[in-house]
Amino acid sequence: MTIAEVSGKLGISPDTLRYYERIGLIPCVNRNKNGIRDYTEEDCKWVEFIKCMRNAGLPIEVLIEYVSLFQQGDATIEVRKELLIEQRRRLLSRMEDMQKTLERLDYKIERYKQCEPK
Amino acid sequence: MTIAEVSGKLGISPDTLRYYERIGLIPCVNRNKNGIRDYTEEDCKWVEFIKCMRNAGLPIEVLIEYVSLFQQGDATIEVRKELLIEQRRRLLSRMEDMQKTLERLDYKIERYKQCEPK
DNA sequence: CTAGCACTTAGAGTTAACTCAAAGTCAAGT
DNA sequence: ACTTGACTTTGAGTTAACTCTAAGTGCTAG
Repeated sequence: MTIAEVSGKLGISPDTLRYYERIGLIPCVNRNKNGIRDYTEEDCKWVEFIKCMRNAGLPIEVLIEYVSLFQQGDATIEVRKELLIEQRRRLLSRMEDMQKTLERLDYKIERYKQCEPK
Repeated sequence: MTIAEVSGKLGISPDTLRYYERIGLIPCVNRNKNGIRDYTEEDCKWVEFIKCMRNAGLPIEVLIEYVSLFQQGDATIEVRKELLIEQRRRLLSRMEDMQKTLERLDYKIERYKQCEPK
């Protein structure tokens, strides 16, 4: 798969895909004889995983660490698990904040609706 | 209330409080005869509201718009309501993304736990 | 053969949201 | 009177995460 195809499929710009690879956020992608990236299914899955995690606000720094640990093999399984658990904890906490804000917005919107019952 | 007190009470640095005021994210705070900020209860409520919205990821730009509309009086009630509804929609959508990510993390963590049953 | 296009790199530029620094004012304590 | 310390302003600096630019390479169509 070319970079343009991956970009289209996952909705991430080629610039961002190259950037992610450069900083180690996704493992290096193989190239054809002309030095052009050729994404495997495996590569796509990584990109998709990263996209999902970034969407939820996990910091790039942490994800780089995770990828790096992954590449170091089975010895890092425990650390990786702890990393994920910690990130899960933070994610949940952010979601709770957002839930509170959502309720507050609902309350405010309701009050605005009562203001102008058309 | 002094800026230091508000800062302590709401966990926002004085620098940030001044910054918020400068860019119009909170209405101007009154000063005493020496030009030093003296926050009213009303001011605190604004700061707290902004803090809550920022926590949930609402962009500063949008919140400035909201405050500005608020200061223009009752004529903007409808617009303000629409603004809040739109932000609510976005917030909910982000929360749904995060929910998916949370589930994905749970799945991965579960798999890691099976890897090393101690 | 050459014009165009899609890719490559390294590095510079952008945006949002703070955060800090420098220079100044004022009231209170010694 | 002088120093200390909390406040003030303006404007510059920082950080995260892209995003763009310039210069270069190499296949493909005319």
